[in-house]
Amino acid sequence: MRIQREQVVAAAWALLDEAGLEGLTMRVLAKALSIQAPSLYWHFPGKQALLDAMADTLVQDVARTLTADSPWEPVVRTVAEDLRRAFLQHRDGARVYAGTFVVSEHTLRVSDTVIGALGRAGLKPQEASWAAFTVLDYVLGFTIEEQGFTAQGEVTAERAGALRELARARYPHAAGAVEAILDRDFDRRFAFGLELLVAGIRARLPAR
Amino acid sequence: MRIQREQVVAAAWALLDEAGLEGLTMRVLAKALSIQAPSLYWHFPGKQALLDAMADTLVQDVARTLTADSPWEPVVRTVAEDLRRAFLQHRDGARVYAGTFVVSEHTLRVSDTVIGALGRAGLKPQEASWAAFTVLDYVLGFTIEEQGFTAQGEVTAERAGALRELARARYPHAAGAVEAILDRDFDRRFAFGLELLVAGIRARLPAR
DNA sequence: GTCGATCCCTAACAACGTTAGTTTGAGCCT
DNA sequence: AGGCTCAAACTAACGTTGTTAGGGATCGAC
Repeated sequence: MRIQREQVVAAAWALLDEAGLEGLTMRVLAKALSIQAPSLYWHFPGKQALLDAMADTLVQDVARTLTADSPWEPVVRTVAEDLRRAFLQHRDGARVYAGTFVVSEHTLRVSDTVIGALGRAGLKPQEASWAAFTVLDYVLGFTIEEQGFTAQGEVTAERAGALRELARARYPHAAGAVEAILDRDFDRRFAFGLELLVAGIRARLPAR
Repeated sequence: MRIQREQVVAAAWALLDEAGLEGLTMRVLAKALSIQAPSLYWHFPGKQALLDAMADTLVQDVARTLTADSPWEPVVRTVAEDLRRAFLQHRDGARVYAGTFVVSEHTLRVSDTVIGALGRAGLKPQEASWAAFTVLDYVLGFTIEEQGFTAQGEVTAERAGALRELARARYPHAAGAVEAILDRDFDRRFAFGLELLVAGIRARLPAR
């Protein structure tokens, strides 16, 4: 046993961090493992299977600290924050996850945690699962945009001026908000959107 | 003038619809235009620029029916539904959009519409723009998942059984919700999440 | 009728994912 | 100890990808 799946996945994440999704090629990954590229096909049937395995490890630590009697609000917040942290842990993490559509045990467990908490709070099963996926979809969309923006880096800097000018000339409301658009404080933006969702869920709960 | 940018973009969308994002290659696209692949590089500096241009056309019809005095709730709902419709209009549309991070005039106009409506409703500029982007991010995340699921097609059918079994054995809450997970009625799921966000925004509005 | 801009061509390169077929090497059985 | 097995790697190659270099063709304008 010289190299097994786990080591390949770990090396793939490391390579992704320094080379990005476009730089994650089978040959370079093989070289990082001191191996020839075709040898990777013993461990995985193809590159997509490798990406699936990577995506699966991403969410393996989400919602680990929660118990079955946690109130729904901390559950929703913790899962959302855990998930975002997981996506951000590696470069292009959200895109890797979005490109795979594996319904693995981990994703099932994460869903189960949120759905259970919302069910205990009084939501009907269907509503509970729909609400859970709404939160998950929001986190995915947000982090994709976040990583896309931070990846651009310098490009936005030179564009910012033109953007401000265009907004001021023709889109007055956005003009006042261009600063918010270009705002790099994603933590606060994420927290705000999450609170919006929590408030929306709360409004749907049965009166008590 | 034999072929110009607009025709290339249109042909690219048509090719995407029948071949998917992986099948959208410069050579095949060129052949569809009765052209050789390198000729495309006169119109676009590279493939990414073509994808950027495609993404831009996607949102060009969003929020066109709205006026500056529309109440905020119809504005939010219409923009969200328009945006989802735009993403779904072409195969892999959401992934194409997510892969590009152009802040074009169109995206600015869409943002402006929502931000303006929320501002008139009483939200502070920063909150209005944050809320607008929360809605946009939700739509993006939702449609990416939606198109990923519908693209899989047959695969999920054979997996559904194993998923149900695993859920029943170990994740009881999700078990009751597996049907909701596998539910193909994305329209209702989307509407539910959107209502969650609308309710969340409403809760943040100043009392009156 | 020429000139510049526009549009397209052929030829080729390096890199990609992947397949085919072969060889190595450790662990177990007898 | 010797041979078998099978996991894990190898070399060589195929077809395709995005892209570059450099050279023609077609067009309106003067």
